[in-house]
Amino acid sequence: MHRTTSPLYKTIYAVVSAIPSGRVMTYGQIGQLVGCTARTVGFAMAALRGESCVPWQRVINRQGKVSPRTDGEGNLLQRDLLESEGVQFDRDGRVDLELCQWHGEGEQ
DNA sequence: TTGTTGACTCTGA
DNA sequence: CTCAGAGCCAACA
Repeated sequence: MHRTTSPLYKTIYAVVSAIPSGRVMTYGQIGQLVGCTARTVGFAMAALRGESCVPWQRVINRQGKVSPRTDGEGNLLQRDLLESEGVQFDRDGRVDLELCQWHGEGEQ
């Protein structure tokens, strides 16, 4: 945590940390919650670099697929972590948003 | 202060 | 349904 101390970043991390196990959220959804665009959310996730306790693996794109990180193997690790949490992946590595997307604390 | 870059999303074909 | 191009916001140099 060094460049992730911005108030907006902190808000994004708080929302991501609120995602329960076995559920996922999209960049656009989080962006709407914090008041910014999906690009900013993705930027905040990139700033984590695995140095934080934020469950970044539960954040995926609108297509229900993991984004191809600059690291390369990060998306594979993300899929493995989500499968461990009970998230079902499609043959193409896609997640059923209708089944796993989290709508809020009152949804489960 | 301006320009570039990035884990995205939308619209059109 | 999939593929491709343009737009948007925030951080960094």
